[in-house]
Amino acid sequence: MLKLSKKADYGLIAVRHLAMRHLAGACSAKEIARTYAIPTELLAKILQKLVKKGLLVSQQGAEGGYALARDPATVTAFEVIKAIDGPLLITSCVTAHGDCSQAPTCTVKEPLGKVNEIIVKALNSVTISSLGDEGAEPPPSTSGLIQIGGAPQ
Amino acid sequence: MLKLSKKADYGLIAVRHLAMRHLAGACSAKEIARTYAIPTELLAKILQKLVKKGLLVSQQGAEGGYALARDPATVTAFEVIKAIDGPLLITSCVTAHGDCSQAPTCTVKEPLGKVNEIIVKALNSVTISSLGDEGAEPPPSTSGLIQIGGAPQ
DNA sequence: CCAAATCCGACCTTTTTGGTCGGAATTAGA
DNA sequence: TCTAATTCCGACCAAAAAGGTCGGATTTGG
Repeated sequence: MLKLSKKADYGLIAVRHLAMRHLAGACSAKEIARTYAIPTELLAKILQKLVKKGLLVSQQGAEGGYALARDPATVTAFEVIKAIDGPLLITSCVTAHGDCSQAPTCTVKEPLGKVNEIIVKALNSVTISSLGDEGAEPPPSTSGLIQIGGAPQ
Repeated sequence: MLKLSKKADYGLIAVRHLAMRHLAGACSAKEIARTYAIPTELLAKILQKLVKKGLLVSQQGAEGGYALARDPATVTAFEVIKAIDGPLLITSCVTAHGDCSQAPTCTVKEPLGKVNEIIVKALNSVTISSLGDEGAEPPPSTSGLIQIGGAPQ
């Protein structure tokens, strides 16, 4: 139905949480899970995936936990989603598999491919640091605008 | 995983098909289904939904079938998708339900709401008539561009 | 009347998703 | 060294959604 999975939601929430305390050291999965009422084990698995994809770093053992691997301003929502849910393909039959059963006649995917790119760009324009502070700081309209395609300068 | 349902795909394919023979009279579900190797009964149900939403008109009885209710240039991909899959909500917890279990602290939905709007606009900018002819006619770059937000004039 | 169609709802199957469990490896601190 | 807290990992299960099927009622042109 064209919506993000809960796992991706959870991932974004957690990553944002880590971004807000970026310089405060690591944070355990349990702590984050409790804060947002997310099933602990599930969140743990999600975070582990993000570690494997290089978005987070982890510290094992007591007093261990997770932390962002990079500056939050350089991490985009798309990276997080892709790491959790896999590549973003809007249609059921896009390149990379080639197993579209109605391939011979299916031409809708052509223009929808463009829509796909737009979505990716939109998600890529949302950085983790911009997931900001409880909406307390609505971004100024200029920087809040999400630029699609070539910058119209 | 953020992709369209097959039903929506089927719906778009069928609607496009009807658009291409817009002035040639009605077309039965069976015929369309055969053409694109889509399960007949499934496609029928999808088309019926589109009728109920006013996108198609139907003619019962022998020699009956479906036809577009409006000019294909005025029907957008988003309308078709919405008619089939329901309203497009990218996050699991957006307005209209208010049943976001982590609502108190979940702020990611704020910026993602913007992404949601972008997607809707993108899908709305794709008209059925633009789903064109087998890619035989790549649209000129100007009309092919999908405009998002205010036109950057 | 008959055949071809839409129409409609119930139902089933498969896939995906969300979530759980158990246990191994690691590590800081008492 | 022992212990508790933690990441790590795979297998497993349950619930939900999606995809697809079926039976039958209704309409309608020939």
